[in-house]
Amino acid sequence: MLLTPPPNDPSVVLADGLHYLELRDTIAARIAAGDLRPGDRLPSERALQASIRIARGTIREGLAQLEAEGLIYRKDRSGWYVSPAPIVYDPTRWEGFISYVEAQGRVPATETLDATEIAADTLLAGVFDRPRGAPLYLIRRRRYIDDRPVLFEYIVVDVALAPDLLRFSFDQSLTSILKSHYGLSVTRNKVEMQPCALTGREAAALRLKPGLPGLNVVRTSYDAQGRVVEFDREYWRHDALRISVEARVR
Amino acid sequence: MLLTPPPNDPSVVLADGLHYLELRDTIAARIAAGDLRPGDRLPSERALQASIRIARGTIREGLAQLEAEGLIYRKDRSGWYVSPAPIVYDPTRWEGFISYVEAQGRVPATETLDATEIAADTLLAGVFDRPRGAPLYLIRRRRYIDDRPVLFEYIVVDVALAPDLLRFSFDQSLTSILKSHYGLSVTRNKVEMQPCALTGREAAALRLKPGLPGLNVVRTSYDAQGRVVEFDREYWRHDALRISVEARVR
DNA sequence: ATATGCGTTTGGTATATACCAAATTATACC
DNA sequence: GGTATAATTTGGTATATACCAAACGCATAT
Repeated sequence: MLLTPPPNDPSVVLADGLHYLELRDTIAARIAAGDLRPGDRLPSERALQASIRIARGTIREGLAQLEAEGLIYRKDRSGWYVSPAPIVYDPTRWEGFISYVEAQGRVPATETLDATEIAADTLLAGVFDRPRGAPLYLIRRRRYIDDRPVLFEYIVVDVALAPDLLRFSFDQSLTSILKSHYGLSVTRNKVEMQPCALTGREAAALRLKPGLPGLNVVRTSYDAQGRVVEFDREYWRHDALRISVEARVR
Repeated sequence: MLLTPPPNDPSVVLADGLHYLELRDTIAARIAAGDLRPGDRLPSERALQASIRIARGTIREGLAQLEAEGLIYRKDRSGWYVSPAPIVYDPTRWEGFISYVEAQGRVPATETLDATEIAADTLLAGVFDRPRGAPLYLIRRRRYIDDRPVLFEYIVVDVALAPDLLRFSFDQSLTSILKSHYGLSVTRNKVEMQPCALTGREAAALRLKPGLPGLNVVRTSYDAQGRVVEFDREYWRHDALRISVEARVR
């Protein structure tokens, strides 16, 4: 499938003569029309170059544009693909990744990268209201939606609240382990979100080009006594979720 | 002020020999160290080129990187500047732009672009639970933080709930107009957020290069009777806010 | 059937160059 | 001092080119 230049109808030309925006509009229109569907691969950059006769650098500018909008994504040295629909994320209704993703008809998967015991640094000591050096568990996981890695997370749990936690497998729901084996249930969440760039370890874990945009979500979960049950730093692909919050005004 | 190459200490070299990431790291480190402060202008691209001897295209790649992270922003043909701190945005505690920004020690400003009466299209008819063609007010505003335009918004209000609304000035708080003159107070908000690219009218209103990343916030405000008081589509600069939500689990 | 090895394709990075238009600054003028 | 105008600076866009390394596809050997 090769792309052809935009139709010669001036009403359709949204971009003011800028080549990279014309390419962007052409591809965006094809996605909107259903001509290109989630998961489909775009023609290679060089094939686009041959078919629409603009320089490869300019083509990459247009593709980066679509990527920033979340319409397409890249797999390193494999090609550009149409993004699947994002999942809708309501931090006030969060009941864990797995149930959340399944409820939207998608297939979740979790992979534990490592799980170790660490000593609280200043930041974590403050979060957990424990002395510096107090023992904590650190779990690193990668999570998938429909086989695409979408988030990388660091979870910290207080050893005092969940002794011997590391004997469990974390490829399932951590929330349910904490609830059923330790009687810890979350009654309140504090969630912070910020657009960020995914670099270093995060980008590598998600098999992304370092520096691609992402969303950093920091969640602190409290139980009824106000104790910190879970402290979670998540790095999401920016095109994998849409945030939706419904709440009463306080 | 010209940037010098990164120090010859291998432990400081975060980027694996990639020029654009080295530039990114150099500038990010200067910002973190307070050497470059919010509002400061970076050296011009050509000055950077002369001082660190890498091609201008590569320099722009590194700058775009920092922009995606929200560390710097550009003013068209004027230069690159260090971003001011984002404001913290809690959709569950929203009490209007002005009070919100002032509470964080910043200076808000509002500019009404136009205010007209329109007929409800299918989407708006559904939102307001009114027949298609029902009269609605459409207000377009641009809002500033510390003299920097940060968001462009379309507000829609039902004429039936706020007759003759257009006689007011909207350069102040619309929420307080609706409350004091029409007895409409918001008790519930529905907020959706999604990373987007700012294009066309939105980008122009914010004086941004079309296609730069932004955050699209759609807010529907309800009163105690469940009527839609305000339907608001906002387009934010992506570096202007950090989202923070605190909520009980339901 | 499975594994191995090897070209080929593909995106990633980098350089050099050119021209444009908007923004800014300097200048001349009143 | 203020104002119109010209020169300069600056980012924005675009092309052409080159090389690299990872991913991919395919023929071959096991």
